[in-house]
Amino acid sequence: MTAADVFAHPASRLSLEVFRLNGALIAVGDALVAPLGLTSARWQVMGAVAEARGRLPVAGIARNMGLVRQSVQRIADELEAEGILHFVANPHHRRARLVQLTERGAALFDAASASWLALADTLVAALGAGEVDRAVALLRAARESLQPPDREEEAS
Amino acid sequence: MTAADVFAHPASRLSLEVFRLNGALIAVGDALVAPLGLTSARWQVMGAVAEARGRLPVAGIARNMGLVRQSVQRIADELEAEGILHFVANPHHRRARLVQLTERGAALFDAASASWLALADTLVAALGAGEVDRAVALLRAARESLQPPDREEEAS
DNA sequence: GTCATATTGACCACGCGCTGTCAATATGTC
DNA sequence: GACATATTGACAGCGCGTGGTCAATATGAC
Repeated sequence: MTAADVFAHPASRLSLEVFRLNGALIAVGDALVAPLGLTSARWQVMGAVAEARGRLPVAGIARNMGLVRQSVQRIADELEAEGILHFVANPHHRRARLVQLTERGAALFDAASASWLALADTLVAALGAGEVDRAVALLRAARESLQPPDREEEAS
Repeated sequence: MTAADVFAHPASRLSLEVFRLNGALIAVGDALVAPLGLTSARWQVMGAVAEARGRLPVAGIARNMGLVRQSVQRIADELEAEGILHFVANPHHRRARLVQLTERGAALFDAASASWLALADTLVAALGAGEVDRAVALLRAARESLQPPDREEEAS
């Protein structure tokens, strides 16, 4: 296979489609939560905080999201300034305070979730739940195949 | 369905997996072309220029990539400064010069393509070509379902 | 306790995408 | 030709992700 065929390779087409869908999802997410004064990235951080049930510090949230600490830290600081989340003392670690949604943050996240679930339902209805699950499994397998199995190294 | 189930929704899991794979692909791409002095984004622009066979200006390349003009323009300017591509007169439009790879640019792109194809082959071998095609079709259907069918509006 | 190591938060710089705006150029209508 | 409209390139600003570095704090080996 020569370089000229690079565009036709199944892996190339998968990659390009992942890039496009990634962009489309962020655009849809931004539009969805803009009325709430949020962005796609802030919404995602709020989701990770909600999922952790307030039992993780910023670094733990970042690990769950597959991002580096610094990215989440900046957004978390902004969300704290807006009263959407707050940091509480961590009995196990003096510096690594736990991140929790405030009442206002939880209400915002619930509102965002409601909007998203409406769209998510129509999306799955159009695509078929079984096909979606199958694609999720393949995407995960692709990612695990790309990521050298264990890599938790610190950026520094 | 309540907001608490938002994480379990098939569309949510698909979205998160797309985000993760998108990040993994960019990371792999960066690592792949770093020895050539490239980045994932520059490599992608070079690919779009190669695919257009030097018959499109920056705005056309951007449309093909699903990005806005300005993003591609900045990278194209940098690639021109490094002698990887150059702008040639467009007989049909005085301002919109056509973008073409230089000899050096074409050689770099061939080298990057060779590296990628080796990885792409192992990836498809591990996942199964049929499954990959099936996933590509679903991702495209998901994107088309998310994007209001015709939207070419200019940012301004 | 002492030590090396790992983790965390803090700051800074940068890459890459977006939007907004402007002038220059093409295009279509009259 | 005159005009409105669309397209393109240029420039500026911002959001979000990354990496690098530092000090503070936990953890484990001895």
